Amino acid sequence: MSLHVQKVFALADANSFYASCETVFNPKLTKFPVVVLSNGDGCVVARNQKAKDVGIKMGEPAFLIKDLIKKHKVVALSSNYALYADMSNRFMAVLSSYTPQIEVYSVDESFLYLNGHIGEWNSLSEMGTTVKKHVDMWTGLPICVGFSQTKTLAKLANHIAKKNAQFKGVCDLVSMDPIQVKEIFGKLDVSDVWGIGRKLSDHLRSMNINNVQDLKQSSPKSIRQKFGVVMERTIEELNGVSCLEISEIAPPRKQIISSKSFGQKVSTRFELEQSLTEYVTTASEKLRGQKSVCGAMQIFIMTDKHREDEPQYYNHFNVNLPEPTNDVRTLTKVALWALKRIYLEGYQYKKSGVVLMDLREEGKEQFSLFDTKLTDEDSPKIMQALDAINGRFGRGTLKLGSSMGENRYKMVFQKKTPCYTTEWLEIPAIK
DNA sequence: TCTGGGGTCCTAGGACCC
DNA sequence: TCTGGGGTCCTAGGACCC
Repeated sequence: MSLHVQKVFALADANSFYASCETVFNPKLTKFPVVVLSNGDGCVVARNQKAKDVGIKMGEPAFLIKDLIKKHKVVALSSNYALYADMSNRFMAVLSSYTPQIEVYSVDESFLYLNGHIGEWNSLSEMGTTVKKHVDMWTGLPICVGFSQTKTLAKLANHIAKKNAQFKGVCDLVSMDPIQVKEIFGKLDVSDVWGIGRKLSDHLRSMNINNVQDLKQSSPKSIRQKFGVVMERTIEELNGVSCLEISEIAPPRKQIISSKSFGQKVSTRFELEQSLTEYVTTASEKLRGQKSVCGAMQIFIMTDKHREDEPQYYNHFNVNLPEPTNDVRTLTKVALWALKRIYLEGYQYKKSGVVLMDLREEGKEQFSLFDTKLTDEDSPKIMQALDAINGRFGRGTLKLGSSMGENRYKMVFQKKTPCYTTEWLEIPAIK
């Protein structure tokens, strides 16, 4: 007998992913509470069940839990992202053998889309259990699997499987008795729903929407008015109406960030230059990796905002590049030039970073028609020409931009997609 | 000095996710 | 002394156009 399902999403998610990866390679860790610390050992980014049990919270600064670490013999490890990436790939490879329609949502979780008949399984639970065993055999990672008709519900099912031992890591909301579903949803906090974070759950609670069942039963229309379209979709999804599709192919990034806190505070421009050079290299590698070029770049520098006793300074500088590029030398040059504009002596800098923006596919660059100073008399003529061209070839074919404070205009023409022009901005005066 | 309506583009900020 | 590093989407509002 084979099971027929209309439209089912599964969410497979590794438990305490980073901590579990470490444990696979050092099984002795099983006996101890384990936490994995962020880059520079700043704060906790993963913890195993034992560490959760002794009260260590996600994202907590390492220095705040020193006592807990000592008291409970917690093993604190520096993160090893290369290892986690490798384990992630193996995990996803196993999942891919169950359906071609898989969306790798993050390093430790994937959505699977199951449509029509799903092979030799008698139930989704049976399938989930098989997947779990299979992943364990090939990677050693413990996982949980949730099934339901929408992505939001599958997420919730996974959450239920994780929190309730009696499910043994697999929760199928599709075949669950509706009365039981209602009972469980009534006990789950509204903030357990995917997309409902702290602020929104506070707001919902003030409206007496406290648990998942409350949210599920609230009116999508009135919720939309107060909270917008995103939460409206969440409610639809909670009621089994699928609004979010699987995206099998990861779309190229729309922005690429590379930034880091310094282990030790730095104050000289030279040190900031060194860090930014490194970040530009990292970010532009990613950029070339997805075959994109960037049209704009931002750099930022900041002092330690946690130190209220020290003078604070934050500034960033946006540069719209004259030509879109992914060339590391060009980008480095621009970054260092921009740094000169915002760097101030006499501050203890804690963090810096680079953001590549306005990303587009390589080979779809734009062509500048001219880049010159225009008089006020030219302007109406230009506008006329602009309208004529756009009227004939379609809106957005040609755009006009100007830079502030100067009579300098640039017209940009692009073959395929609309774009905007380059613009050089003066940053506000520094206090 | 006060005055309109509709549309687009762009930015900043706020919320969320892992 | 020591507090992560990535990302996404939506919305409101301003500038500017006709």
